[in-house]
Amino acid sequence: MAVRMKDIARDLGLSVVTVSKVLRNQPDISEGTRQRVLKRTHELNYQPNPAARALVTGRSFTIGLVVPDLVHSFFAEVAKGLSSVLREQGYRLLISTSEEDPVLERGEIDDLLGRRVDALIVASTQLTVESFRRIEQREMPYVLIDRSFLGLPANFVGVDDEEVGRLATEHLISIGRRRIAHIRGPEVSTAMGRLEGYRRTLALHNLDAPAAYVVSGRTIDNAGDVSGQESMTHLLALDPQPDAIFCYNDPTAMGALRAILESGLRVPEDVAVIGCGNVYYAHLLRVPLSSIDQDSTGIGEHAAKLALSLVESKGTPTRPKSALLQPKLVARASTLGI
Amino acid sequence: MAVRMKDIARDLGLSVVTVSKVLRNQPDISEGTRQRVLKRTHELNYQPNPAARALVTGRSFTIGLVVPDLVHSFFAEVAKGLSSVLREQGYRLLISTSEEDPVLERGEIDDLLGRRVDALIVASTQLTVESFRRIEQREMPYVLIDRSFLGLPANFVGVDDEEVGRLATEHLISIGRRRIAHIRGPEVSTAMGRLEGYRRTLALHNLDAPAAYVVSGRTIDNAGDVSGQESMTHLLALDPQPDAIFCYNDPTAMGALRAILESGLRVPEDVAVIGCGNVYYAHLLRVPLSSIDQDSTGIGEHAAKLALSLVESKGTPTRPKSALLQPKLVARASTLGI
DNA sequence: AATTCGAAAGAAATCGTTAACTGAAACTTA
DNA sequence: TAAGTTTCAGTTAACGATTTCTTTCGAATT
Repeated sequence: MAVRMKDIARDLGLSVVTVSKVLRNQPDISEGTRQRVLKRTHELNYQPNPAARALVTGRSFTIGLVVPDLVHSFFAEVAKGLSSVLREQGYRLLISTSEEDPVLERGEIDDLLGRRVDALIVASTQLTVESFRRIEQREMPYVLIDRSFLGLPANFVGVDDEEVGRLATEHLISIGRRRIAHIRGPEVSTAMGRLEGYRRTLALHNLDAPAAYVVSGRTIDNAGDVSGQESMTHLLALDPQPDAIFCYNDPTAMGALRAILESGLRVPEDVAVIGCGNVYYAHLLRVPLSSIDQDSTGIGEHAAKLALSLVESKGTPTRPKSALLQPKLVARASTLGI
Repeated sequence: MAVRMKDIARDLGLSVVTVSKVLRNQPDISEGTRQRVLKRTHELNYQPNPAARALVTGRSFTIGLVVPDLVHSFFAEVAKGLSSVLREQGYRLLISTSEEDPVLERGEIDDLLGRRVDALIVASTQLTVESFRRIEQREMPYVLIDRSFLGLPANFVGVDDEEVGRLATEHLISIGRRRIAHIRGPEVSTAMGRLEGYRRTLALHNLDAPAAYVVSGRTIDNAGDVSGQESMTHLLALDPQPDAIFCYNDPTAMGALRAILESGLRVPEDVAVIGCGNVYYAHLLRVPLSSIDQDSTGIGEHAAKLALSLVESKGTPTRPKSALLQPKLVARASTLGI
């Protein structure tokens, strides 16, 4: 069996409490005793039993993360940012994937609630806020990432999606495009914000896009390349044909890219393409893809810090905080040529 | 506070033990009592405290996973396979990344050991087996994935790497190539196996590759695109120039692809390229990349099952098991053209 | 009618740690 | 020197389950 505090106490003729105090750096222990305990602790390679500790303190030093899909590199990068910050503070990440399925997601959240993680970080695929009410009922601190919900005053870390739309559209205008179309995403905050940014920027420049220039892919995130291809084929059939396309995310943009190339047109000469997400292999694509970087790792890091601060101040209810990171344009061949 | 068994017991005038028995489906409970307990359990939405349970049973229903890099989609896919199987059995995954750093990896393993996970699954970046001795000392069941270690009789799930090398090389030969080079990986089992498969297949066909046709990238896994580009540039300067290249992994192959295209040569007409890993965006690259599929999800699923069986049979020491999955060729434009 | 048995429920101990007191000795302070 | 403070360590009681061992009671057996 593993070494327990009891063993150390016995060996040194002390009580368990004294050992516990040393290990928690309590002040009421003499330097001599402290050293003896520390020495024995190392000799035996003692490691505290987290279950016992969690039972009495109510804290598990574990934080739950729910993402739609780990294979989507955006979320993998968020997870990376999260765990690098959490690790420093002695916390671990318990990761669940919802497979883009709201029902599954709810199950995963329930399970994590049951496991008494110290906080929950969720990139939600929900359309309603019900799950979050449940989390609140249990008084579990939680942070939403990527997607927020209108009318749900929750802690949130994400990117300024309207700015995403603005940056992308502004860039396309700056390279001389005037017939700018948009493949939009589902009815969630990210897609809505980007659409809004796109519309406002066009308006600002007195550019008018026909309603048909905004199409919505029928599927979700990672399968975006299929939907992107379909949507783009649709757009190419329009008259006048768009000379630029801003896609909701990179997978969608890849699909669009493919549709354009397969129809015999050139990128960016005939149609310029820009995506969003700046997935790390974007520069290796058939035509290196321009994209809006969402600082996924930064989102993770911010979310981690926010979650930790919530854990620390548990009990004292704080006003929900939102952190909106600024997106950055990454221009590559799909808009610039060469 | 959360609902405890004590609350249910009090409400029904029963003892805690009785409630516990019902919830664990013990037989010595009358049907009437069982129903009453179940009813109240649902009403109160009771969820057992995992810390308390873990403390007394010694099991946490948590399995530790250590991978070099979650953003590398190979490992993300493995993680996906793992968690889908584990979830069904009520287990969760505690994920750590070693960032390709052996020292960090050791720390992560120690931490997970300290957390008393039920089993450990490790895709190791170690060069020595010391960490694994430590795991064995604690009698923690563990499964290695992807990479194995010569002389370490451990549970292992991975792909038949020699077969990977064989498949790739055989394919290049089958499309008529004779000057086949190889960009190899580091001194670990996967790279060694693939190299061996490459060599044997050439020998089998009486093809002789000059020693200079095997170059080793200087960096690791995910940064492979940089190293692949360098290595390929090197190879292209040789006389005679290779007409095909088998790369240790897909990131490396992407780098090689780039080097070839940038030097003005065509893929596959001048140089055919094949990688390994079949990352999910391989088909979206500048030239869709041929690759050897390692069934990453399958590796995860197998590893999960193996780990669970070890947990079940803890105590009865079993002979270490190895599962070698069969790789599959996925031919695309980088070897076939169009 | 005494004995045995089985079913159903409960009592007590335990897991390893922390929280909240308590106590004894040494040291001040007046 | 008596009373009050510190300093250091220990006692006791949780935390919320499970495990092991009893107890109770009624039915079956002899």
